[in-house]
Amino acid sequence: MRLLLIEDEKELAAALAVALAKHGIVTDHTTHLADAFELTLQNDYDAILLDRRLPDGEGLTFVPKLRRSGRDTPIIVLTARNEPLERVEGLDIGADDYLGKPFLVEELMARVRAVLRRPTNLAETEIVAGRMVINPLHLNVAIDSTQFDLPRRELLVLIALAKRKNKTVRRSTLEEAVYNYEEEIQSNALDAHISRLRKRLADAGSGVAIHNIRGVGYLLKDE
Amino acid sequence: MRLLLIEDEKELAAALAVALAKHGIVTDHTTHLADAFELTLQNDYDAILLDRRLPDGEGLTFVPKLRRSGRDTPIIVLTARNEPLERVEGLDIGADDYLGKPFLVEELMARVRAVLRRPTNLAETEIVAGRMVINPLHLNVAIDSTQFDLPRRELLVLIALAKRKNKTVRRSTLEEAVYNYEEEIQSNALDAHISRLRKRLADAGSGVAIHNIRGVGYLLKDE
DNA sequence: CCACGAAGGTTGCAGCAGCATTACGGAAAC
DNA sequence: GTTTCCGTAATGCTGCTGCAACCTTCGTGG
Repeated sequence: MRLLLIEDEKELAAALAVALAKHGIVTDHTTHLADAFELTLQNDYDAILLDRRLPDGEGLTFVPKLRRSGRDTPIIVLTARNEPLERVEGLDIGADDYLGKPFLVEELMARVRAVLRRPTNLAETEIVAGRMVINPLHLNVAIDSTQFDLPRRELLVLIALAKRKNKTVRRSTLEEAVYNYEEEIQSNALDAHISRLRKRLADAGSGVAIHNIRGVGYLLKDE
Repeated sequence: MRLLLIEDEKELAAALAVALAKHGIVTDHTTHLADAFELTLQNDYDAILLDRRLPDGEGLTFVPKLRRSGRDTPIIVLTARNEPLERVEGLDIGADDYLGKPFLVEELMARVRAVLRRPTNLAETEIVAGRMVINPLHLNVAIDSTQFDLPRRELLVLIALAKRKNKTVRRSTLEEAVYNYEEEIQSNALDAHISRLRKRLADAGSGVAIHNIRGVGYLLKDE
């Protein structure tokens, strides 16, 4: 596990690094925002600890910058200012948590763990395909982290395909995924759903395509 | 928020359920350990309140059973025996807290909150959505830092949606968040709540909107 | 290499499932 | 006693969905 610590008080930073090391966490440290961004490009951090008051500006400005660059690394904001309104400010802008100084290292650790647990757990249930993130458990689909709505039947088809991404899914498997045994299906309804789903995926620039394997079934692939 | 109460004294159980309901907590109740385990399989509880002395055995035996099944739902043990030694017994075995009868409901609530705060998400204590700040633990909602009061059921719906802000929440999930299994729901009560909640959110200029995902559920988004 | 049949693709349409809204009355809270 | 909450049911509406008709692509055998 590797954290980036952006903090200009060197004593605090050093103490934190030691404390985190005891929890088996590797910490990179910088005092300036400019360097911080560089570092995020070169390394893949599990989380970022961010001070607000920094020599080269307000720490919060870093959050949208990182987000715009396409990364969703969890960010925990550290600060002396702990007013409710400022909390909101931080969270609103896309930070994941907020911790007012002074704090106990144990409390920080708890928050780091909490913030890390989130994506890991999600990773177990979420499928990435093209620019899409598909969550079969919650039945939702996002493209570039904005919600992508689909009609229920098309959604079920997509999920069934995504679960076996890059592998052929038999036609009969799809039918079972979309219809229960009570609902008999007398026409090419499934084909129609595939067709409509393809159109929507293309229009939305999803980055995936549904291929047909003649006589067998379908297959979802990155474009 | 949803609790499982395992307690054989029915009057106490009923009184507790009412008291917890006032705090916006949905309570499922059972008197036997055997049923309790079943219920934990079928539902996802935020915490479990467990009596020690039960008709079909020592309540504590339930703790390792649940843990072995892979769940870490917080358990608070309730009991008349409040000897320090017995506390240790309970905690040792994997319970999270211990409360000797008689107790004040307020004390119980404080412990429930504490136990919920611990495991996962400190970050979840406050959710920002539009101009609202929602605190699921304390069940309050503020718009521009002034208190925004909602009827209980609507509040529960809002919180369930807010916890998964920008993501679809299944209709069934919402129903579970608002009703316990005894309260059967024979009509479109949930729809009615959604409708009324929408109106209130709009009138108050909350800055959020509830969208419907046909066939799946609902979704809370910034406007 | 062409023709032909089968599998798959596309699209308009009608019916209906699912949702939104609102009024009403009983119940609970104040 | 008044007000608010809540479940129910009636009403209206939207757009999903199954169907069918028609078109395109694929693969095989002559």
